[in-house]
Amino acid sequence: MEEHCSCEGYDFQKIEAFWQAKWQQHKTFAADPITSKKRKYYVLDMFPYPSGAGLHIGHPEGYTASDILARYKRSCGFNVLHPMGWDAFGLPAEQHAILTGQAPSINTAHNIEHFREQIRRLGFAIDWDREINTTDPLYYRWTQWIFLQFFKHGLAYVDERPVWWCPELKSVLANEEVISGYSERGHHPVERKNLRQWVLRITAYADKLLESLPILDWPESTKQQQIAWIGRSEGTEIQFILKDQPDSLWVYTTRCDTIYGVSYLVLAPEHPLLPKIVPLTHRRAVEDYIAQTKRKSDLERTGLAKEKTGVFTGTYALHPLTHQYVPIWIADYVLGTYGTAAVMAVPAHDERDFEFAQKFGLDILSVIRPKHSSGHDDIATCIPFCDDGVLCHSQTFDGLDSYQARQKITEHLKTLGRGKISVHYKLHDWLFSRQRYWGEPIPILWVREEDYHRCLSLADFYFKEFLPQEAVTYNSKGITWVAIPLSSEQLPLTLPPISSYLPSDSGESPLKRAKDFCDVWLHIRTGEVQAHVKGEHRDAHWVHAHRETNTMPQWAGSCWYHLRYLSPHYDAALVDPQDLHYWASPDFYIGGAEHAVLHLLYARFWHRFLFDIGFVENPEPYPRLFHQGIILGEDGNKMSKSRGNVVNPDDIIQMYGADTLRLYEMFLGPLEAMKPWNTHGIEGSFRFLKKVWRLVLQENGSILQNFSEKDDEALAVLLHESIRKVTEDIENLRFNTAISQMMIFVNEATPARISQHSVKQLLSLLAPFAPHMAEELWCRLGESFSIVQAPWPQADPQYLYRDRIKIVIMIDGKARDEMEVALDCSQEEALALATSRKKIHSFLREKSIQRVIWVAQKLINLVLK
RNA sequence: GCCCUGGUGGCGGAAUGGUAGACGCUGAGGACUUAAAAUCCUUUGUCCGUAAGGACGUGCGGGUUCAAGUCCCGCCCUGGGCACCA
Repeated sequence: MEEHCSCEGYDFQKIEAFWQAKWQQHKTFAADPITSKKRKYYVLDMFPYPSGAGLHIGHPEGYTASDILARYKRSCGFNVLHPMGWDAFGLPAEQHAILTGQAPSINTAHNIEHFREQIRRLGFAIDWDREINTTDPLYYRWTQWIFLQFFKHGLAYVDERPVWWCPELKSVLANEEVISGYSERGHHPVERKNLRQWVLRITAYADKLLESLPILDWPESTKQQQIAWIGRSEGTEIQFILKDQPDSLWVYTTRCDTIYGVSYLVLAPEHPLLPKIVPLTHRRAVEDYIAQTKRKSDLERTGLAKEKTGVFTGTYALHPLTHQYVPIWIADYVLGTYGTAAVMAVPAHDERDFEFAQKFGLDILSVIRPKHSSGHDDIATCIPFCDDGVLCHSQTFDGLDSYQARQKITEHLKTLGRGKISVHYKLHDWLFSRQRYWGEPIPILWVREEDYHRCLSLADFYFKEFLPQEAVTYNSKGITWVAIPLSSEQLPLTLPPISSYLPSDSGESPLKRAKDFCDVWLHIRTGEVQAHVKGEHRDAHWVHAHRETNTMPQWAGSCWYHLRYLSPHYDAALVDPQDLHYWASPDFYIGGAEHAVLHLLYARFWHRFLFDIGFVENPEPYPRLFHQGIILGEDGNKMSKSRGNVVNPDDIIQMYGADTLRLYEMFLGPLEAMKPWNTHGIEGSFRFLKKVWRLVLQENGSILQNFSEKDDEALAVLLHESIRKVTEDIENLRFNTAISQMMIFVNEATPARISQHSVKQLLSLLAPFAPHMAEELWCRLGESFSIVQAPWPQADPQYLYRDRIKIVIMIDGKARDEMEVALDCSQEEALALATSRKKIHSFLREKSIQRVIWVAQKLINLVLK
């Protein structure tokens, strides 16, 4: 094989193809074995969903950033792991299958080919031997295994619950996939529907996920989003006894200091007690209202036109402290899914209650006044007053401030047996099943209750491994079915081929169509599963079972992929403990901010769970996270087909090469910033690379002969300043200023002023950004393959030191002149020098110096009278 | 409404409280060329001035400081997230 590419000019296509082939052939970027004495560095990208559209211009941004870091750390002597894979389950592939009838696996494989080739052509330093694919049964075997761990520990359960159902997609969607009444993908309207679902008990981890947030090196905005999403709120639950009825109502409030201002209670239309407590006289109105609410789309109910609606239930409750009766209403501004689905309404101190009370003519009792006033005028003018303040009209609690009052009143209610401290979260348990084909099958069988009990009575039933303490069951047509897990030897449970990928109109999974997959015989002793068992073999241990046909949501595979990269071929566990011990957590994780609460919260949950059950060593999966910004279209808008402002990376590579594309995307601006693409701008990066090329080679492609023996002194200083700056900037992910520093150096460097050795140092600095060109010129200068194995250049302090330095002379804080002084120049010397200068002298003619500010090595500022 | 970002030339952006506008793009002028491409040189915040030089200038209004794009207070606007969560 050739040492380098044999083109004369900068033929980037030839050069890039040449080096990509060479890297692949030599496995240049394979991580060293874990026996390596080097320190490790694990760089992780959020792996892509291989869509049919191929790579968009945003992908190379994050990938180039992580690649620069990977290559830089490698040069610094680290054992670097930089893997890539595919998050390949998901709806688009399924919809493609519905349209074409082709199995999603075929289309997915095809898309992956395309993605891999596109990524390869960007020249990333990836260890391709570790490529993973969430749809590979050898991968999802472990996704299923983790699910069974959740099941075993009581964190996976089934529940008949209202879910978001999208008739257009014929699919159930998670809360997070619904945006103000429409599906996130496709923007179709959604409605509520009751379906049996698998749910993961993420709420059990709410506090853990909250508590470890502060120690993470993450963008502050993402932490804030997670805090808001979890939505922890501390307050009081208060019991209200109903008038003339045995039942009582619990309400939840964070403002129990306002309890003397309660003038009515409000229940959510979904409140379970409603059918019991509404008297006949009001039943009709209440039922009508409930029906009305159900018909409302979520957009109508929570949308911007929030006109309050509601009806009186005809029932009253006893105020626990004033002992007066307050009316109970229902209104859809109280949510059925939060708190106790019931609130105490305090119109004087809550905007929503105020609006409602005004509309329906309910009492407004003011019991809090602003801290720094006592006049009645204030109270009248600032209602509703929703801040903390001082209590009034609150019997023995008058005069207390809100904070103290909350504690005292809660305490008082507790002694009366009418209240308790309570914590609620906005976070709901994670709806974990989808009625789809293209996802991980949930590895559960359903058997009749009596068969389940027969199993348990055996000494050695097969599914002990994942047996939960409490059975998971559901009821259908009078039969109780019990969930029993597969064993780990039975994993992976692979997707069966099916004839049509369309879900049924009732919303059941297309897997239902695979009869041999769904209806099976199970041997309760061995766990053997067969579609058909011949009569003569059918002993008493064979029972009928049906498989769970729901599949997991797309987020499942990405919850633990950071672990699988460490030992992608290991088959005794999800990760080899030795690999895990060596590589530990990613040292750097980069991806888009759009995953701030979905992927990043789910992955933290799974990882924390794996930590709790002893399978990983660190409680948090991603100690250091970074979001690259979005690259906008040239018009400053988000790139989109409809706007026609999409830039295709393939076209850019064709015209300028991958090195230029990489360099330009990094030069555009700060990595985290949102920045518009500019077609003219890329010329600058291209010109810079051509300049570097000409710094080494003549027009005919031979090496320049007139390199200086030694660097020009000023250029040597600039080189070492550049080494220092580029190194520092890479460490701080400030790639745009690192590039501009290299430009400054190259603008100054001419063959006559620079030594070959210094050119090579420059190439080392450039290598992480434009690896193909750096590699090519490196080898043409007679160095051996590969430049990534050359050590990172070190800035020589000898060149960074200067004995004379430029300082600024200011008059009244304005720069007027500058001069060169000795490094150790004193204030007196500087003052003498400054005042002797003609220009400064003219300022001193009419005024005298009142004060001198001396900042050593920087400036002298003369303040005049 | 609440939480989080950001606001600097014609454009993308740069500036540990210390010469605002580095670097790149664009524009203008020039060199090379029969011509073009490529390359190179000069210039490019606004205003006054022939020039030297001066005044103004980092969303708006105040403040702290010898000195503010940077720190503090108030406001306006862009982008992102949440949104009747009691």
